[in-house]
Amino acid sequence: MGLTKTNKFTKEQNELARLAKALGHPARIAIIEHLTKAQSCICGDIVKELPLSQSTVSQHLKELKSVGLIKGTIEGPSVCYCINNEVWLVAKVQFEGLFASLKSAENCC
Amino acid sequence: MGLTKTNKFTKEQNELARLAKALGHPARIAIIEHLTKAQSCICGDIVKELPLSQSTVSQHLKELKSVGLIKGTIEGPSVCYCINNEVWLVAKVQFEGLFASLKSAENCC
DNA sequence: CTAATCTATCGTAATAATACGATTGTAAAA
DNA sequence: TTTTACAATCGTATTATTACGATAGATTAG
Repeated sequence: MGLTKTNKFTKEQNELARLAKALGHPARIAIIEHLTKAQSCICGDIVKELPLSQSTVSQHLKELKSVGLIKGTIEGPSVCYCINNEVWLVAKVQFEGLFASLKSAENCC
Repeated sequence: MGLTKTNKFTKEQNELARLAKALGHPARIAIIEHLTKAQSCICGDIVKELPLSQSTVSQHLKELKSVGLIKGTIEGPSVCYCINNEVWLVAKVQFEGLFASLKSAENCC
């Protein structure tokens, strides 16, 4: 099968899973870290920083863009990528909610 | 290829990606949500709650266990699953760190 | 216009993930 | 001991992911 049964879960569960999945690769973590820390966000710079080929980096950028965590705008001959603040905030809230929901009391096992 | 180049990234990036990846499926989000909210954590109850077969749920539990987010202890004929507080805290801190690192100032694009 | 540069996409190969039924392994109950 | 119940694992089919080289598209430079 190999096909996630998205329709069997809530919209919120799917959304959080989608965000988590997008962060589920070290290259994409590295991209996000770069974009949150550095001022520069030219695609070429990201490619230079990562130990992966240009096409592979482009693929990772596309995935992050597809979940909305980043956005890219054409800037002359190159593309400027940066964090999409709106979605970033939503992700932050959702993850915080997940982590906050644990009753820090004693576990049952 | 299809093989993540783990060795090219930092330990921290790989660890965070590993945690995110484990949360990157709605069934596993549902499991985590159940374990953080409910007191009961018997494997059978989780299976009943999820719209997936017993073997598939077992596989998801195994993945969550392999990254350390949950732990399971045998309790008579059944198994009691719960959040692993130590790893949970590490994950919480790591995600918070990622989300906190964004300079909320104006973006470049 | 042409050449150079930058990035996205295509094609493809290798590997991982998702899901289920069937089976196996444990532990309590009869 | 034998049955019953619960959960893990095996086998397998389908789909997704990761990665790269090659190519295409778009934009600036000459």
